[in-house]
Amino acid sequence: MSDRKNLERVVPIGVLAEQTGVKVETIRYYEQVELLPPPERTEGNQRRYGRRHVERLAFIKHARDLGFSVDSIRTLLKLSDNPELPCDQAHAISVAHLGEVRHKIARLRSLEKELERIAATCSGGVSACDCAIIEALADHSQCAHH
Amino acid sequence: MSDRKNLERVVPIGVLAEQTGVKVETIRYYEQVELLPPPERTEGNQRRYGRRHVERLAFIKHARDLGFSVDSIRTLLKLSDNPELPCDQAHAISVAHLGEVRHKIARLRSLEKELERIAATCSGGVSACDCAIIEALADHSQCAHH
DNA sequence: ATACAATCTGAAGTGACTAGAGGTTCAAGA
DNA sequence: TCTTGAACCTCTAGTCACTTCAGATTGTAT
Repeated sequence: MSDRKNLERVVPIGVLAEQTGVKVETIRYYEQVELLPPPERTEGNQRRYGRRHVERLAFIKHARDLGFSVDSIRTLLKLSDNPELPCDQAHAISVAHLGEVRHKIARLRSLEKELERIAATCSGGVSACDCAIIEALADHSQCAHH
Repeated sequence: MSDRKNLERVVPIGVLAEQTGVKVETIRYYEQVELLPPPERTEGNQRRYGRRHVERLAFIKHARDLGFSVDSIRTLLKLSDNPELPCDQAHAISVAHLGEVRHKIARLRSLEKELERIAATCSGGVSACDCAIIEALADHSQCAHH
């Protein structure tokens, strides 16, 4: 039984960081804000993580990459820890987030258009422009969006 | 001449906020970080803004809406204040920013796709899912992006 | 004259980390 | 076994672009 503990690969924080692509400092931060439960420690007080931690951190990383807030992730994790709870909440969070993402995309597209226009008017020749970019930024009226 | 001062509509901070869509606190913050020059004050120490301030703040607002950092805006404003300086910098800033915007759009598109997939697997029925969203977030391998 | 909304300052809080100081522990080579 | 030196520890403070708050003062309409 103490064998089993040794068979599960138990890793220090640096290895966990490498495996998940989350920085060491960020891992400690996640522990501090109670996203990641405190792991076991060595005699010398160093963190040692098991497979559960790797999985949980991967979940967190993935969700953060998808743009979920730490707070949403906390809820999602609570749901995943207690499967008896209804998953309506998880669905609601995802759908809300999808809405936000779409909204952001739409806004960025129109910004892209405007930046293209602005950057094109002054194509970098030092002489000819004086200065279209600044004028464009000053003059909101040329701007196409809503 | 003191007439002229009265003819230019001189407005308190709340009105400036309303006219530009920038919050009162944010205006004071911009003054603090030297984006907006300190305006005149009344006897009782309240800020009174003129047309120049309205224009400058509109410039700042527009640039912020476009996602330029406060630091970039500081540079842009310096260029616009000193038209004798080459506008290469302004162009470089815009082009760099356009690159960033395009990158963000690309990332958000792939996130949108994934969120759609995730949200679709659990369409909100309380019973059938246990819970696809959480599984999807836990399992990075299903994820399509690089 | 009085009420009350708007304004003032300065400090602290937000989110999600990131960086640094100053000390301790672990693992590998001599 | 001893000794490096990389990795680890805690705690504090800094980042960005604001936002919020407390507590005091001012401007304006009745």
